[in-house]
Amino acid sequence: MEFVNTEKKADTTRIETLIERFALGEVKDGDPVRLKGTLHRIKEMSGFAFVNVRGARTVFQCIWEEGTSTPHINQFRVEECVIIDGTVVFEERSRLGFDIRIGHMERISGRAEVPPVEIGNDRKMEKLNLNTLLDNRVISLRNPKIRAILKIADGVMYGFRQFLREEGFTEFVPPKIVSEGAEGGADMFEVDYFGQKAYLNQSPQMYKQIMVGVFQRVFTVGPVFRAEKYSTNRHINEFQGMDLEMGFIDSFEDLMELEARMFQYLFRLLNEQYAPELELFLGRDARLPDLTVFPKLRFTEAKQLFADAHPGGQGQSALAEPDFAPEEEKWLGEYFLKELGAPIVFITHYPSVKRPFYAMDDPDDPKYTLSYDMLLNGLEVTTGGQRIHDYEMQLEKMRKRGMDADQFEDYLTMHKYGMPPHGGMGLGLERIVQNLLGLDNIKQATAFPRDRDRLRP
RNA sequence: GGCCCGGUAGUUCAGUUGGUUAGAACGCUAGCCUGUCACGCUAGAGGUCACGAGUUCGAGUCUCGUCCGGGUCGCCA
Repeated sequence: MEFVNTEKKADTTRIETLIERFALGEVKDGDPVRLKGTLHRIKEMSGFAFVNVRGARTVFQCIWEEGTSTPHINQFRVEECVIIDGTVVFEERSRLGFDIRIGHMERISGRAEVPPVEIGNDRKMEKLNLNTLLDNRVISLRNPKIRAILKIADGVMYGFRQFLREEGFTEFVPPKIVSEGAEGGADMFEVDYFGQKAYLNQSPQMYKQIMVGVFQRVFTVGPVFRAEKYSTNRHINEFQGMDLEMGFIDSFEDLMELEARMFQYLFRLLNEQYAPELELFLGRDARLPDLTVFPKLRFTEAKQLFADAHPGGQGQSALAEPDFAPEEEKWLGEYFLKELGAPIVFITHYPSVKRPFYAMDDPDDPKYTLSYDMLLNGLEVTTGGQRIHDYEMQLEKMRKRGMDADQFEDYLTMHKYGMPPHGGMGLGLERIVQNLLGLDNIKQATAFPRDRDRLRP
């Protein structure tokens, strides 16, 4: 019998490791190196060639030389994976401060065909039509700028989880196949469940409230399904919901306070650990702003602010609507960015008619709820609020809405057996990423978007 | 789903009042070039003009239908 090795091998073939060691002065001119990567770009010159190789997070440059490097460079095509045995040569003309002179290069992938899109050229990739980009998603994701988007998404999920654990939250996993909708069944995907009708979950709402009765503070990250036939730049039919729910709150203000701190934490984490990716979008040495102030205003105040700034028909019709038009949200985002340098705005006390049955009405004015939306650069990325925790109150609100309480037996069971005052929020991962990086379409912010006409790849 | 706009080379696009063999750039192929990374230069290959029907002597171009896409609105994260 043999045993599995548990000793971690030194990973010396990663370019990122070599760059770190170069910065620390641990690499000497002329040092031999072995590196693994993917051929990103090959530019043949006279007697030599620039060979750009893509690592996990960086593209580095090697020099192939006629006569000294083997085999001939014309034996290779871009996107082929290679192992390079070469030499570090300090070189001021190189972006990293050093080149790697190729001694021998071995292909460890199969032969690659010519890609239909120019993976090695960021500007060309950016000019692609969204449809071409997505049709060729399998390889377009390899482009450094495109993969940076997904790296940022990784950072947002990482920050969300890390912050909440530090705040005493427990992560749990709700089911994705359910028998009833949390908020009505109109926009749910139906699935056949052993001959019985079931649905893909449109929200973890009920489950996270149930878990508040268990752990007090909980969160979950996972796919949420909406069967609406959307056609906008900010909707997809499967998105990653980042949901949390917190028990024993003193007021719904606690939720906004938590979220404000969460975004401070998140921005700091991205600036510290995801700088190379941010720079591809925000510019050289650019960082996300320090979040110091978080404007908070009531729904009616926000409406009035918009109406005052837009005298005439547009302002009047805005006042008449019980919700914000995308244009109004955009204007509010720009207004507070300009006036206070605040990219995040909290809008509170949404009208009760626009909020779900579990939303806690404001005892001072029951036409409005103890709820809020958070706008990031003028786009709604979070909806949150306090929930009804009293059984009788919840029954009463359902009755008023003409809902059949029998269909919500599981939901009401938790109230029946005692729930603390609680509330929570749901954040859309892709929307956050879309906004942080200024992407035109939310489909760019997820690896494999699902929309009305797209089920592949 | 409503309204508006679009579909031409692998990609991004141009294509005049309907008129000979449908163009450019990038990519690709073959060369040239010792510091390129949107390099540059020369030559070449590459097209069912989304699909179907119609009008016409003649359709990439005009009409209708179908399919697909983009923007916007509804709704939301």
